Amino acid sequence: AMTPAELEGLGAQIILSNTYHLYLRPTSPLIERAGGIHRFMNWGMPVLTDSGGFQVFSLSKLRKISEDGVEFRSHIDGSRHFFSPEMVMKVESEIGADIIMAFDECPPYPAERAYVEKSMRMTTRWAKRCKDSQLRPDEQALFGIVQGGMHRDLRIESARGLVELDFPGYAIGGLSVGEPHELMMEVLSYTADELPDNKPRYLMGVGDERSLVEGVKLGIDMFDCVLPTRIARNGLAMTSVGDVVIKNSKYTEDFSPLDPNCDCYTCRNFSRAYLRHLYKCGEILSARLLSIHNLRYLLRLMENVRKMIENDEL
RNA sequence: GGAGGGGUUCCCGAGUGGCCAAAGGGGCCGGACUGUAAAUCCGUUGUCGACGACUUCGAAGGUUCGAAUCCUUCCCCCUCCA
Repeated sequence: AMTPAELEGLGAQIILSNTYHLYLRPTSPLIERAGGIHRFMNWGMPVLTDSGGFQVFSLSKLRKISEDGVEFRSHIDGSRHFFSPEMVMKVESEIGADIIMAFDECPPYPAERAYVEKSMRMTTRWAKRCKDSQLRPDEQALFGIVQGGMHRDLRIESARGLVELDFPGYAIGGLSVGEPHELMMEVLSYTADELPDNKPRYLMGVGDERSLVEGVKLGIDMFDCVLPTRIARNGLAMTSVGDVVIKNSKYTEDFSPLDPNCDCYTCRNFSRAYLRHLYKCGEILSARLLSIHNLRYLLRLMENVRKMIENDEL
C-alpha cells in the first residue's frame, strides 16, 4: 500500500521482492520486457529478491522436493511448476534485482535432525549450482543461505560450506519459523560467528524490535520482514510506548497521537481515535497510515542503532 | 375500503410442536500475525450464585406433558387493487 515516494520519505534504502510470486504473476519475462524490476515498479534504489525457497516451505502442501529441485503447484490456479537452482537463477536474472538469493530449502520447526542435515547439505549443493549458473554475477550480488535448523554443528557446517564458495553476502535462513525467541538468538549467535565480518550478514524473516536490536548485537547487518506492514494492515502499531492495538475500544476517544515520540506523517497528523475509526470502517487509509508508522518506527530504530554503532555505544 | 404478506436474540435473516438460548451473515468485543497464498485468520457475543438454573422469538390470553412454532383477541409494518 506504499508508494515508492512514501518509502523514500520514510528513509527506506532497499526493498524486497519475491521470485516465487513474480514468477507466477506477472511472470519474470514480462518484468524483463518492462525493463527490469526497478523500472517496472519505479523504485530507483536497491532491490533484493528472495528465491522462493521460503514459499516452498510455507506452501508445503503443494510441493515435492528432490535433489534436482522442487516441483510445486501454483497457489493461484493449481498449475504445476518446477524450480531448480538453475531455473531460479534465470528467473532472478530476468527480474533484475541488485541482490539475489540462492535457492534453498527451509525446513520446518520442529524437524528431525536427520532431515535437517540432509536438507542443509542439499541447500549447500544448490548454492554451488546457483553460483555456477548465475547469469549476471557482475550486476547482481548472489547471497548464499545458511540452514541447519537448531543444531549447532549443522549450522557451522552449513556456514563453512557456503563461505568456502565465497559469496558476496550471506543470509541466515530457517529461523523465525516458530521456535522460541531464546533458541533463535542462540542459534543466531553461533551461526553469525561463522560468517566473515567483511561481508553483509542477512537474517531472513525477522522484524520484531527486540530481535532486530539483539540481532545487530550478534553481528547481523540486514533484515527483512512482513511484520511491520502485515500487522499494520491488521490494526497493530509498534510504538515507543508499546504495541497499540488500534482497533481496541479504549482508543475510541483517544485524541492523542499513535506514538508521542514518532516523527512520521501519521503521528504528526492523526489521532488514535481517527486511526481506530478508519480501521473499523475498513478504510484502505487505515492500512496505509499504520504501515507508514510501523515502517518509519523500525527504520528509525535502525537509524538509531547505526548511530550507536558509530558512537561505539552498542 | 378490498386482497395478500409480515413482526425472531444489537442489525439482517433461518427456524413452523420437543434434538432451540434459537442456523447463517453483519456488527460489536478480544486475540493471533516474523525470507507476504494474509486489508487475513481465530475466538467470544441473553442473564446468573454459570457441567445447572432463569428470562427471550410484537402484546395478552389459551391448547399441550412440552410452544418461536397451534388457537383467540389486540397492536404495528409492508405490497398490490380501489
